[in-house]
Amino acid sequence: MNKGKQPTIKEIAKRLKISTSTVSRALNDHPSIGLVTTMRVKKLAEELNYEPNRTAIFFKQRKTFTIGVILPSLSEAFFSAAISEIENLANSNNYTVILGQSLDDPERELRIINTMKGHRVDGIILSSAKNTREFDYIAVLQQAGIPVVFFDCVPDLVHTNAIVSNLKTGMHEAIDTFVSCGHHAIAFINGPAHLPASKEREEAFVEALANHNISLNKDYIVYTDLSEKGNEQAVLELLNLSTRPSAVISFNDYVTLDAMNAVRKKGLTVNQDIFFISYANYPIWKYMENPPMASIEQFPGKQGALALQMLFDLIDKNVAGGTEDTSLTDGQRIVLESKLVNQHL
Amino acid sequence: MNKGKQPTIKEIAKRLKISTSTVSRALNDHPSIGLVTTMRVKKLAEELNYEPNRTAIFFKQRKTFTIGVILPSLSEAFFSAAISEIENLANSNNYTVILGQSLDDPERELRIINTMKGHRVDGIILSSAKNTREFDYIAVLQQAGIPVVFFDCVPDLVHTNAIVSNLKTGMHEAIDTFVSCGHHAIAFINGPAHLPASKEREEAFVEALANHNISLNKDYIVYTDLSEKGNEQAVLELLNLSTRPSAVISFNDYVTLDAMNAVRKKGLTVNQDIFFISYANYPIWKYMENPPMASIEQFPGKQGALALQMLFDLIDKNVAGGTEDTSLTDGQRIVLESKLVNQHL
DNA sequence: CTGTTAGCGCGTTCAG
DNA sequence: CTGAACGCGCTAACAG
Repeated sequence: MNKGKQPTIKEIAKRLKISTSTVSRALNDHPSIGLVTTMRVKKLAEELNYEPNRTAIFFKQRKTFTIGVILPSLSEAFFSAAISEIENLANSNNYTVILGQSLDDPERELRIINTMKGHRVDGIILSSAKNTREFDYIAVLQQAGIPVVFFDCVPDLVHTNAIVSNLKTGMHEAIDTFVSCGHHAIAFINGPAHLPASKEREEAFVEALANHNISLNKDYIVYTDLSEKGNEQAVLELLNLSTRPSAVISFNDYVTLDAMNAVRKKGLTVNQDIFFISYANYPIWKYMENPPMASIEQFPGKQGALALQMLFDLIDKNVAGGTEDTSLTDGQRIVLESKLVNQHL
Repeated sequence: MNKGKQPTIKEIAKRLKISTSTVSRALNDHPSIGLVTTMRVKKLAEELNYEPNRTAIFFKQRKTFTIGVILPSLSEAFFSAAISEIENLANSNNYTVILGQSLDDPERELRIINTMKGHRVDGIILSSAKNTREFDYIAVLQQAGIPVVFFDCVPDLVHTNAIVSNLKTGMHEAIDTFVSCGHHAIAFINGPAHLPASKEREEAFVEALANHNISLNKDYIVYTDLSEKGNEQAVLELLNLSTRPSAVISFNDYVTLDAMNAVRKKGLTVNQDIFFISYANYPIWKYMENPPMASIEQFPGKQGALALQMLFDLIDKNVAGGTEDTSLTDGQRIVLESKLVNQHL
């Protein structure tokens, strides 16, 4: 009947009649320990099924080999792709991932951040809740020496580290594609106006039309709060115009899905009466009979991987340079181009 | 220039010229501390922005308020729904979730389990990799006092705690539905034969046909390894039969998606030449023009929540009953009925 | 090459 | 009601 007690280095030391530090060093392959003792220690450790108590090590080393990832939702394909890559990469670097979903609730987001701070994570990757406006926690985390890297939904502040998607390139490609297919009446279903991501899309939309000498029709830009209802209403606004657009770019694929449903309900046909392109490139398109004309891929997995890479750099710097003032403060940004892919039709 | 050092109870004690134990007790609302001192301590703690160092507490209390969740993949809708609920519920109970994806690789799965053991998680929720055959780690974890609850993909062993989906009810309902719509040539695309989940589905399939006095046609049961190729091939086997089935039940929605693509490639029409019902009820069906006739919902979120609930119980017992022999050994199972939902047509 | 000692931050006896 | 002392498991500085 096993006592259930995990063996410790103390136990090993006692049995071998040597000191705990010797055991510790032997187990860590410290060069200054004799080969014989090292072997003896390792052998007994193996026999006893010894495993170091990491909670003790974390405590002592002030390092937990744990990073926190906070996302609005885990069940959105975009985020699960990101977290999947992050977990994968973290794992290969012997880091553990702890998880939190804000559900786009700023309060919840803050609570999670504090929990993670309590757990002494070595760093945090964060795609902030869509309506978070207060970013005071950045300073708090910085003071606690916990580096943060944002991605996807990034606060509009300097001095923050972030992976940002250049949404413009994709928008230009999208409009080029529409135009080259003969579309001139091109509309845009944008997301909430306050989001940087919305602003950037809209700027690019305006620019791209100008490039093709298409005059901007204000009615062709509508907004959704990204709810199902909001998405439907937005597309209906377009459909009810006296001259309705023949092509629509929408904020993301979810919007497009709802929009397409609304289109069909109206008795119109996707890819005949009206064409779509949207951001995100959800994997399901390949299964749809009438997918969008194309998608603007944002590479969530890659964004996640880059964010983790940047985080690792910051963590290292944090350890190396005792004075963490500049390294953490200076916001570095990596821009990842969005790209038109999957000419589905 | 803040030193970046987190304040400790020691610091508070020194400033207040009292002992650390008093501070500790005050912060934990110990009844035996005077109201005045308690207030003074709390006030200063607030000012200094004190936060207890949980790594120290974890270490001392041998409890981390952390549970590990190991899933084959995070990007499958079924699992992201489950993890989403688990995270949610854990969070409300002040637990933290650490994450691992096995990618259906038994070795990787084992490595993750060991990492989590090292992190001294209080318990583990596990949907095992599809081809894991060795479950020795169960004993190891049990000996380490870490309870495990399986769900979804559950090893076929007694003495394991699990949330299992009763796949039979859904299958019966599915076949009832097909029959009542006039289908008699009903086929079944099953998953890998070694999986308990496959066996159960198949048994139910056979039973249900018998209930309707439909004689079993061996050719109408085919298998896939769940890869895209495998799924296609499986449905092609059915389509190439001299008398092809008019209705197909498939292992899950992913299989159905691939199958539908193959059907269309053959020039046949879904929901006309051939009808589908499958397990899982992916949320995307509502956006498809030709969804399956119905879905067998397995309630991933609920399964996750139940698993966590069971895990909490085990953790409590673990703490309460010093002798953890029976409580952990005795496998308890909760069966969740699957249910036909979304008559999409 | 190895042992001794100290201490990480906290909760918890045991004494007052 | 409060303080002094101890120890969780481990590493590291300082002796030999």
